[in-house]
Amino acid sequence: MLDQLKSVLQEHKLKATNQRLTLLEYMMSHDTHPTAEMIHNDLPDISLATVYNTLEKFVNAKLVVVIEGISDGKRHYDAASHPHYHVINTQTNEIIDAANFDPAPLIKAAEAATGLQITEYRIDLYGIKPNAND
Amino acid sequence: MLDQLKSVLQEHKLKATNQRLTLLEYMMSHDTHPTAEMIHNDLPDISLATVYNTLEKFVNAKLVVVIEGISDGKRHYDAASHPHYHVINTQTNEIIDAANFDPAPLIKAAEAATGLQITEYRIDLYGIKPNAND
DNA sequence: CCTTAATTAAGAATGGTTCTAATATAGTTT
DNA sequence: AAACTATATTAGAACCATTCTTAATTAAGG
Repeated sequence: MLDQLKSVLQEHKLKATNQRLTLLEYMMSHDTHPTAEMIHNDLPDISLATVYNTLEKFVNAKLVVVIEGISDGKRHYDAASHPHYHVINTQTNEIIDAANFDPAPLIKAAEAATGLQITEYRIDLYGIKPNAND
Repeated sequence: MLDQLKSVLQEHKLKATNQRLTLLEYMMSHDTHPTAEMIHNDLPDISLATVYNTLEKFVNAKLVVVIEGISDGKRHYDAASHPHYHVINTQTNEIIDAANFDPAPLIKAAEAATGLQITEYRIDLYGIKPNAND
């Protein structure tokens, strides 16, 4: 189980340090979409700089995805264990995972329109609670 | 033509100041996805603070959309004249508009999955030039 | 015109993120 | 298993895009 995490890191050519194992375990066991600061609060023995450095490595390795555009102005992070997109409740800033959308038609349309080869996508939807009184 | 811009602002309950007319005209005639700083460079008589304030008003009024997640770390802005999404060339940071995707199935799926009423969406795709030697 | 609430603007302040440079460690080699 | 080396970690400083402050200006309606 710890060996499994070690293998994941090695597959991505990342040195299996204690900090990275701890952070990977943390990300894979939380679906709370934390910020770097929230992670550092939960894991105070890992410096904030290392949280940022490691998250960047994880994002490059596609182990983690970034969620931007939340009205708190901070980046949120999410384990990229399965393809999915995010729905953000703009009244509460709650971030909800969703995975019931097939991106293939979107990607094909974009490749046809631009001539590029799509390597990554980000789909964020913003919504409100129906019948909510504002 | 200037009266048309004035009407647009008034429809959104925004005072038709010279700065806002100039900025709206600028946004609607440029498809260059500028940052606030780029706009201020092109329109130096409008203060940077006003560029930011006005863009925020325009975004709230859905006259302009924000493009985040570009690797230069800055927000880019785009006139929201028609529903569309963006494709970002990660090798050059070029931002390409695309409008050949119907978001209705995506929105329906998200509403079914979350129970929220979707009010806004952001779709950003990242790609590279095919056959490009890195 | 007058009034007033909203807007503009210059610069200061903020704060999330990145950088620096010194120390420690993982992974590999003898 | 000791030595080597490239990489990782860290505390704190620095950065800089964005937001805030506050005083002067202005649009819109009476």
